[in-house]
Amino acid sequence: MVTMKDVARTAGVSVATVSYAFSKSSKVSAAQRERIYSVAAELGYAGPNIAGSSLRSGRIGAVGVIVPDSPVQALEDPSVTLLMKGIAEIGNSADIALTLFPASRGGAPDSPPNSLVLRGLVDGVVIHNVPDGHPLVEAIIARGIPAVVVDSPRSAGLPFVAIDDRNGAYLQMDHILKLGHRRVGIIVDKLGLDSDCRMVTAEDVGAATERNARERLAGYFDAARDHHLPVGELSIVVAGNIDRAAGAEATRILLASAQPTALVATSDVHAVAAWQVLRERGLSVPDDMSVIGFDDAPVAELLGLSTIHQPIVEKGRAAATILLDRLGGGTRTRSLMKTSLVVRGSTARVRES
Amino acid sequence: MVTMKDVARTAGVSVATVSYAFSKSSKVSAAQRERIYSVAAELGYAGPNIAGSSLRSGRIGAVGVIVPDSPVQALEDPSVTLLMKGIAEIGNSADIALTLFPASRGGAPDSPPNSLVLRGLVDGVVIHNVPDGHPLVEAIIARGIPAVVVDSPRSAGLPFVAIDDRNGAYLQMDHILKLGHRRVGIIVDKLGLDSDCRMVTAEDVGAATERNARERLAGYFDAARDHHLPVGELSIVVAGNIDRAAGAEATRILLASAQPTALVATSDVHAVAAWQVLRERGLSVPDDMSVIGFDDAPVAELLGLSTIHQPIVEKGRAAATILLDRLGGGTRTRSLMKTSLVVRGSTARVRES
DNA sequence: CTGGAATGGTGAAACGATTAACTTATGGTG
DNA sequence: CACCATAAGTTAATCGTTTCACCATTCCAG
Repeated sequence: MVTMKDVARTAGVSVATVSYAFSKSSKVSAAQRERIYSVAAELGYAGPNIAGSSLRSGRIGAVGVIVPDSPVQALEDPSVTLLMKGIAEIGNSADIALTLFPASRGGAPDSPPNSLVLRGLVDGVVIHNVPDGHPLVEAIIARGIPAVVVDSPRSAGLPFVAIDDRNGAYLQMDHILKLGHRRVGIIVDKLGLDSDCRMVTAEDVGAATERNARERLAGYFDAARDHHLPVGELSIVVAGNIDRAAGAEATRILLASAQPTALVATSDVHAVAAWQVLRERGLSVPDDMSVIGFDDAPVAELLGLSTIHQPIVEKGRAAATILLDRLGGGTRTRSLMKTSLVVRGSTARVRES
Repeated sequence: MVTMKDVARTAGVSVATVSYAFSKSSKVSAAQRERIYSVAAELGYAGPNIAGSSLRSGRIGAVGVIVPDSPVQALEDPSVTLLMKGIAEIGNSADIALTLFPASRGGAPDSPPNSLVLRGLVDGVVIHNVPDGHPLVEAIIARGIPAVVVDSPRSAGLPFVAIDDRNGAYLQMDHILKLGHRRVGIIVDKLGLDSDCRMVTAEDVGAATERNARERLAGYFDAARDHHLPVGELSIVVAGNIDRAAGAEATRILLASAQPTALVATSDVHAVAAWQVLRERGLSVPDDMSVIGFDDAPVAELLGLSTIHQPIVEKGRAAATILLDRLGGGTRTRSLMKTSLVVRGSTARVRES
């Protein structure tokens, strides 16, 4: 391995000078810098070794994104990849790499408490959609690792980027109720730690620990009240994971225990899955059933799914910008994004029958 | 920051013992190990600092994936996220993080030659779909950084995971020709460095530097010959990037200069984009035009797109497995995957007219 | 001609962990 | 009972950079 020492010796200068040359300090003349670069190129020196540099300076040149569950699960969800896209965009232009972390690690279960994040593999993290009080998040706060939250958790003092979930959900339900629907089925994301698909009771709602789901249900209830629809008449089912299989399962449960004329989902992934199930059963959307999603993922436009738009890529950009600002000593704290209703072909006035 | 020294002092042992405890060496008794872990937990020590550990041991606990262009561009392509999913799956169970790198960096253009990969931010890399002779790949080979290639480039000596692209393309075109189509339009991925959309000439084909495109075109030509269709009668257009905008643009160019009855795309993303353009123009699939993609991305199943299936997640798993094996001193070298034709609703017998 | 910036450079002490080589108990065996 | 593996620890060198404190020129104002 070729090191700074080799470059220094060959160039006939001290190691310190080489270091200053690479850190673009004004302590070295332009001519000298050029000479050092050319010697480096000749020797095949790629620049300061990260481990050495990081050990001394405390900076490593990478930020992480912490996604719920395993990365395996997460990469299934378009809103995660879109968020990463936004983060990568900002990171890339600052020469900062993006590392993916699972909130729950998969390594040996008997291990001592360790996470690569806490051990300094990254300078800071974007935390996306992790439940309140998650131990990794607690540890990150305790260690003072720079972090920005997207969506949840809204933990003590961490800067965040989010939308008004309650309002977004309100828009969604309001649209459906304005179309005259009264028997509405809701497919909601995970409420807490367990992830099986089942009908949701009032107690479940009260006990929900996932902020996202809680807020959005609140938005649905707000809209129902405004339209004089008793909240108890809404049929709610929870889909364990954000993937099509869970969405399909949830839809089947919902259809088995209620006769909705409209389906409202907290994620486009679930809405799309529902649509597929309906198609399999010979039900047409929106004639037999209206379906509306949330997120406005690319697939929504493709299929003509009505949905609530949220600027996910921009959320990623904003989170990365705040994080980099913090790493540079800044103090930006938050950014709230707007949502809007996008009506496409999957919702229609309730059929008189 | 709490270090090993602090833990050692508090536990009343030497730093070496703490280190051995965390590296699970048998040099420390079980009881002692437990004691050390509990002291660590008490002090809030999360485990050996990555920078220090990596500096000494040379291992850092992360692998990278190098994607073409910017990560921004790449995350648009489902085959990239599926590949990452496979890699993450293997990496996660070995407690190894996954870092995303652009093949072309976005930092300051006047910088000295440096890439975080070459500077040791990761232990090894999976290189996906990068053109032959790319400088970063050359540098990785020169520095001897462990690497596994997925698809391309098939560089000197690097282990790889791939499919038989030529055969996959053959299956695709063979299907279309068997349905009686003779006027076939082809939408092909990038051929070389430039990325504008335009019709492709025979010279362009000869000059193509991207292996993927070259091989697949060869497969198309094989099939055409077997069906006694003069190769010159195929209309070929190149789509600059793997995103819907480029696919739509390519489709428009194709429709403007030829009257195909079938569209063959080297990516589902482009096939889907083509389908959308056709819909906008009031053409129905498959009645007015057959469309077939490649990859069998989730969206293909959703829309009922006929396509060539390739096991992308498994490719990721295989690549990660080979890489980890190499990091451990192994010598596994390659893995070839199978493709298969998946006929759904987007292809049909040519209409007699 | 002198004092003092400014400029360009060097020496050396950390940073936190790993690991080879060495030391000291502790049993077990002949 | 003497001897030697083995187990359990320790000491100290080392990994590649950064950066503080210092030193030597050069240059210019007074």
